Amino acid sequence: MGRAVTEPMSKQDIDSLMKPVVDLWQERRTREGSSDAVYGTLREAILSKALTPGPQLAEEDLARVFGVSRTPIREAILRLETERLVERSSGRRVAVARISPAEILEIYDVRVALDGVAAELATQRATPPDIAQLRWINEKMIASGQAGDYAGVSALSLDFHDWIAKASGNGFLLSQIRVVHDRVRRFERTTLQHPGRLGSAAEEHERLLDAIASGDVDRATSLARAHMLNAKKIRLAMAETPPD
Amino acid sequence: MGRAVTEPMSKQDIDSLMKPVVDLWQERRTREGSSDAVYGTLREAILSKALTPGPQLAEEDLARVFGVSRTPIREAILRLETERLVERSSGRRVAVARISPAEILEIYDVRVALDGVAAELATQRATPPDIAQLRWINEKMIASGQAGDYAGVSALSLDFHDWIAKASGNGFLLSQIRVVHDRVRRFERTTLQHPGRLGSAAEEHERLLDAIASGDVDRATSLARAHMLNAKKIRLAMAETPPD
DNA sequence: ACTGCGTGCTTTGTATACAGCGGAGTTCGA
DNA sequence: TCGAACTCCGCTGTATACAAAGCACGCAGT
Repeated sequence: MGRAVTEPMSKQDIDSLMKPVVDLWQERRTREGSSDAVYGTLREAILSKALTPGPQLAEEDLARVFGVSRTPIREAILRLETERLVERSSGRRVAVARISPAEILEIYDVRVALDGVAAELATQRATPPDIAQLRWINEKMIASGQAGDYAGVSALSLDFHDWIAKASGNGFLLSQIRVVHDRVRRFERTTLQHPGRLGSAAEEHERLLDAIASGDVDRATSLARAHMLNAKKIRLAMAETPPD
Repeated sequence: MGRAVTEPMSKQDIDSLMKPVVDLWQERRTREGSSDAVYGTLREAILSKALTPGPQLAEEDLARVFGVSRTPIREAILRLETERLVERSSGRRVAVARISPAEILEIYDVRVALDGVAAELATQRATPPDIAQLRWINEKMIASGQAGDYAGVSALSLDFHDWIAKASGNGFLLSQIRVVHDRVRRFERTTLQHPGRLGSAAEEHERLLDAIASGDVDRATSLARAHMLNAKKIRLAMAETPPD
């Protein structure tokens, strides 16, 4: 069942753990207020998996590491909690939120629905520059794959779908899709690491792009949905074979 | 163009405006911390339209009204801001967020997608008690309509769709749908106020229920989507005839 | 009369002090 | 030896004090 609820951690540990985080922070601090800067720094650290679930984050420790008082730290944590990026465990202690395997699968049902309607709307509203940008992103994704850069691959895949959401012209839909993407970024593994998936995903992207470019709304919608259903299938397969 | 950016407001005005809000507050305060209680109270006040966009909320005024220090007020506002229930206008002043007519329409595209997949999943997983509960909600909605209680009608309509989302068994989907419902609650008018809509909506609910009960996944999905598309059409029609 | 700058006030942002709650470890009793 | 209660410590929650930034108003100069 893993480790105990409270994980002991020396101040040394925290310092070394937060080291890369604090680097980004130094730069932000100049142009943003402390609270906003701490929030942005911690948020990006969690999304980029520099901070992972497990160790508990004590306000005073964070305050010391960032060199500010507890107040901006509290405000940052509160916002992160509202976004479910951190969660309060026992007591009132806070930790980076865990993502359950069940939730990972759940998210794909939502992605099928949202990316479907995004493709539908984007097909009606996408401009030639949108198409060109999407092609460029997809090609760059393939190139990153050939270079073995899987972090780049998954980022570009999300960029691809983010751009379709933008092209949909529906700001609310875009914001909802970004909530989903912020979850996906935190997954330990990517479906694109699965053998052969990068190739099939890139191909599906291309076919989707063709449908969008040709204005075929129904085909674009069903291809987008099928694309995400395939991703869900890969997830199910990956669940059988743990990362070891 | 409405009024100036800064709207003058005497302390008297704020007191009377917040009066009904503070009543709910008195009760919450006993069992929750100040910050949580203020957050919950303000949140419910905004969702129930007791607090509407326009007047600016100064931290010190709120602190005085609630009888706490600025700290819990700040924390509550920060959380509301993350949920986009309040927004910072010029300076750093905060006000209840406005909802644009364009966003209202945008939301229905998302509802079509999310309620579609919710119905799809619910059809596969709903239990007889779920069906019974849904029938009961729909009947109560009709009764409220006959009693002229339109606030009750729209609340029950949201309950209906919320219950389907719960029955889907997908917690992430449920949370996303609730984000949407929290927006819908803030709309000034309901599609169900539109002449004849309450009847057709109740009927659509019933047909959707039949499909869910009979396990017809495709039919349930398409009925749920059609239901929301109809709601969007009503919205478009309502946009032509302003509330005056 | 209008524009530009400067000054003062109001409001927000940050730090610090204090109170209260929960947990861990210890000690006493059976 | 095991269990239960108690005590102490650390952390969070709230209040308050202080710093800084924005806005409005007024004044002066053109």
